Amino acid sequence: MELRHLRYFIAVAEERHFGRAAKRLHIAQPPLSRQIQALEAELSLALFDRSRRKVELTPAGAVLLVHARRVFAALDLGIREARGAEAGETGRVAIGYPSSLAFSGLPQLLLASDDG
Amino acid sequence: MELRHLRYFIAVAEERHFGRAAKRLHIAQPPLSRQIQALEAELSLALFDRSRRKVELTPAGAVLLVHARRVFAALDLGIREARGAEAGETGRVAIGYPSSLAFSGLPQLLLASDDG
DNA sequence: TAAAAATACTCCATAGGTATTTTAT
DNA sequence: ATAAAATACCTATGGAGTATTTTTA
Repeated sequence: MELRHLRYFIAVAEERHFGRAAKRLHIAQPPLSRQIQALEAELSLALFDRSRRKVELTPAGAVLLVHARRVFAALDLGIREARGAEAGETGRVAIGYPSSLAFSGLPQLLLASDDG
Repeated sequence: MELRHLRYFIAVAEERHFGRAAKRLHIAQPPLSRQIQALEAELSLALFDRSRRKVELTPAGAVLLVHARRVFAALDLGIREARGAEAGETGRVAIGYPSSLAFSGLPQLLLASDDG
């Protein structure tokens, strides 16, 4: 499996139509059909029900859709955090409280980052 | 980006050696080097430091590694849950307590599933 | 009969292989 | 001098396009 399969799967799941999904993906309809077939074959799972002239998610497809989106969310977050690390972020978490409460006798905390 | 890039990235990150990682992936070393280069180019991020005759993760690479593993974890979970959905699981959660406590006067709960 | 997905086939982009060079110790 | 990654070049797998057929409402 490749991300391509998941991208295509999400498009078909959201459009509920191979033609429209293909257009959105800027590819033709036949290769999209084939990639979805390949995905279903690899998983040995039917993801769409095309029997009634309309494309519907199977229960398994509906569950996979949720997780496919999480895969891309995890990837996006990873890339953003990697860029942050490149830029010098060190993974520290700053924990504090409003200085307006400092009168209570608690020591004041400074919220700090590498940028100053 | 494709899952192939992340699979290869994880292998190199864990082996800290292109040759060993290639062997583990059952491909030759040059295509592995090229795929990692392509990944770094696409992200505009250096993921490995090869300057000192040993392969080391950059800070960005170390962060990405954590998330790359999460991507595959999310995918594995998604496939397992999709298979479960295919098999008839409905996503319900059964909440209960031991029947040995029923004497307390609480109503007894039945733990139920579609299978009976 | 019409709309949409599936199939047949063709083409080509690129993943992967082999041979070699470069680099750093 | 050696070990390992990078580069050059070639091969071939499979992703994508066009044309057509099948299906079902």
